[in-house]
Amino acid sequence: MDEQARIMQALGGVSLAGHSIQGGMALPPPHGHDGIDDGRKQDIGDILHQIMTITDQSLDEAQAKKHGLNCHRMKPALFSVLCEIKEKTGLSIRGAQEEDPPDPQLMRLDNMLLAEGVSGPEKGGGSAAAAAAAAASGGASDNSIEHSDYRAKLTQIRQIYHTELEKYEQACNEFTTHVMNLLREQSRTRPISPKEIERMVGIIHRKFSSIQMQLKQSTCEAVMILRSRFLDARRKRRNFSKQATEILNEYFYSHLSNPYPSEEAKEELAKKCSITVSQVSNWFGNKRIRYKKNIGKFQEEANLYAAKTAVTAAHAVAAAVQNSQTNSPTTPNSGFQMKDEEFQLDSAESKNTLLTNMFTGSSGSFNLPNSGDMFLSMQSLNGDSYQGAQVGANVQSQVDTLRHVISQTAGYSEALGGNTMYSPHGLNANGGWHDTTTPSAVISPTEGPGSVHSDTSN
DNA sequence: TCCTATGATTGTGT
DNA sequence: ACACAATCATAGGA
Repeated sequence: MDEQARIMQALGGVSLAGHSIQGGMALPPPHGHDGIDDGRKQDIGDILHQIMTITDQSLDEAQAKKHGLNCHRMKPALFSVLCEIKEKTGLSIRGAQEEDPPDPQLMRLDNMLLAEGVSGPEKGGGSAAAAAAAAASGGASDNSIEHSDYRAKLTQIRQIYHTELEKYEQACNEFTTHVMNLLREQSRTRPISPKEIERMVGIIHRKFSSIQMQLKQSTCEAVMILRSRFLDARRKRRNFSKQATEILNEYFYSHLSNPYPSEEAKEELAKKCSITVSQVSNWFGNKRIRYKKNIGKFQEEANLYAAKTAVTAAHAVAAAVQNSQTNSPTTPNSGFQMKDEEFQLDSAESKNTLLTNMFTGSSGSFNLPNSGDMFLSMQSLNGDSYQGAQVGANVQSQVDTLRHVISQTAGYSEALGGNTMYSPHGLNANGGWHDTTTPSAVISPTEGPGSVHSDTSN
């Protein structure tokens, strides 16, 4: 059954059953009653037919027909009946459609956009979210370049979002007005109640809000992608600069007996390497693990850095000794100012030679007063008891390095009394480093250089 | 393209 | 809170 027939039937079955009609006019019963005015029936049928086919007409024809319908003598009665039917069906539709509860998905999107600083107040939200995200990704709060980049992109998204939102709202309003006008205009020819217009407006708004939801959804996606691109550090992993790695390695191998930098040391390293404290912590965490896992692999590296630092240390010690001899009140750490580059060591052999020369007091790059003083210095520096201000606090670490190199120097070890080959400093039987608070043992002068402290004594 | 190195994250234990 | 261990994900070299 097509639409037209249904309406015809509805009209016949529902509304024309002796109903009192607007304007005191009574419509006749639908079927076959005695005294039926066939003319009226014909009229109604005719009007309905015209209404139903009006959309098929050309604009001019329709316009002419509309005018004809408006002037039709049956129009008020028919209009009233149609209103009644519409009212009834409208009620049932309204009953089924109830005002929808707040969409949880929409609420989620709204909350997220608010949290990300896309919606809500212009300033603060975005940077707060960026800071939070940065904190979550390792506390890199000083990564200002990337953050500003992130904020710029977020602002861009925000602008696009607001522009689109505005556009949608404008379009929605325009469309609503248009539809309302249309309906009001049409309400002259067909039964459209204000309630129905209201309902239509509701439908339009719902449609537009679903479009808005899509906009919100894609904005959220864009923000998520942005976040993952800019703030997920895994994605943007960059190797540290060679210099930074060198600094870290130097510290690590010179503190091999206790490679746990204090907070201050971490800050210092972070500053030197232009990285964050968390990155320093990560680096040391990784280094400790990987070193322990495969000491063999790191042997060469350890030797290299140990030797490098040893040279620096030797200079430092020499300077310290010199200072002590001359009672000079000059800067205690002056010895550490020397750059490694001054002392390029190309082979293990040269390292060994150099170190042997150092500790035997023979001539070389370092003009040590005598070996006895050297060891005395080391002994002094080694223990916690040494509080003197003549050398810097990190001399201890330099001495560590010296010991390390010494212990690896097979020839020297033999000369010193059969010290074993280098083994990982500080690593105990359990594979862990020694208690970080335990100071190194003070070398007894009677033990001689052969007993140079090694953290391998577990 | 594969493999290794490496910075970061995650889960767990202390 | 920190360290460790496992793992992920990417960079970079062969």
